[in-house]
Amino acid sequence: MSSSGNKKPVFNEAALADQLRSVGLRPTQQRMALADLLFGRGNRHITAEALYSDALATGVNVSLATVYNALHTFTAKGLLREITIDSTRSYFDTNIDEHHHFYFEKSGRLEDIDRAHVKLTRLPEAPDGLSVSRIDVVIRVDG
Amino acid sequence: MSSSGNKKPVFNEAALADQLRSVGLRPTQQRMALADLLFGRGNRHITAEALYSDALATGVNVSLATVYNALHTFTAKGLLREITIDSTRSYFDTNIDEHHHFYFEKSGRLEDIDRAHVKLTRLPEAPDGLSVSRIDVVIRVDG
DNA sequence: AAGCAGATTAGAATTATTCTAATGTTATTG
DNA sequence: CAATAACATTAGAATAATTCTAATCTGCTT
Ligand SMILES: [Mn+2]
Ligand SMILES: [Mn+2]
Ligand SMILES: [Zn+2]
Ligand SMILES: [Zn+2]
Repeated sequence: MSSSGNKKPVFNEAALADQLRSVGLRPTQQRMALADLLFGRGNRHITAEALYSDALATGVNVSLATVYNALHTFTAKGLLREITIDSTRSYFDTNIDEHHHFYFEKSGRLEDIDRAHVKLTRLPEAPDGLSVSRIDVVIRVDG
Repeated sequence: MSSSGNKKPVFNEAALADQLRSVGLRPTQQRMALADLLFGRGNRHITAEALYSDALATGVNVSLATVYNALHTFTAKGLLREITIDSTRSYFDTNIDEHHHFYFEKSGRLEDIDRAHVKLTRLPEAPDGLSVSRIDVVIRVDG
């Protein structure tokens, strides 16, 4: 066996735990394992089901419901961003900077587009005094 | 009772049937009723469940599965456009012109933004020789 | 007016997601 | 440094959303 595809944490535990505590979450075993899979190996666009598979593959004892709980909690705390492509494909994005996406319809893959590469002009005012919470741009590509 | 909220077709039957036949679909009772609810009363952003409720309210005999079938078939034929906001909210849009949306998070309502009001510049090339099939812009507003 | 091919429908099944009751953790108190 | 209370977390069970597939219908073709 080569060393690729290994299962060990990339971030150190203390740093991960601090990150969780800093947003008011307990660094439980399940969350630490999921946070490591999410944040310990570069930016990811991942589904709940895929993260669950990753967790099982690394031997973490966690239920799918807990994966959903963690993903939604992390999203609410601003550690993740949710991007819904269609009714069966909802991704959680570890890149929380303002940015946009290519969506490859055939493979189901998402790819980041830096915000500097998309300029939105003539944007209409939000009605009333309502404020814009987010702008999502998805460029669908047929490959 | 006033005359608002009535149930009668706005388009004439022959025109609706022709529209369906022109895209290769049989103008069945279920499709005619659904097409009338969709296209016979101005532009709509509607969920499958809401269209099903509308259909039941107008006394049409149709199952929810058939509503999904019709919505997806109409979308495949270019009569509708599907816009997914989050994993529990997928809308079918009777406005098939290229345009964008405001999404009101509190009410769950979508509102059209004319394409002329959003200018995208510096758009990155689609990778390889892949072509862009669609660009979706959703402006989320917290009201 | 059968017979056939393909289209359509809708009940059943599946998948995705959420709910809630049980369990675990931390803080407080005596 | 127990015991207890308050709150957070987990995950099995329930629900909601969507799709599958077998039965039915429709419109040719002979
Ligand atoms: Mn769902
Ligand atoms: Mn779903
Ligand atoms: Zn991204
Ligand atoms: Zn629209």
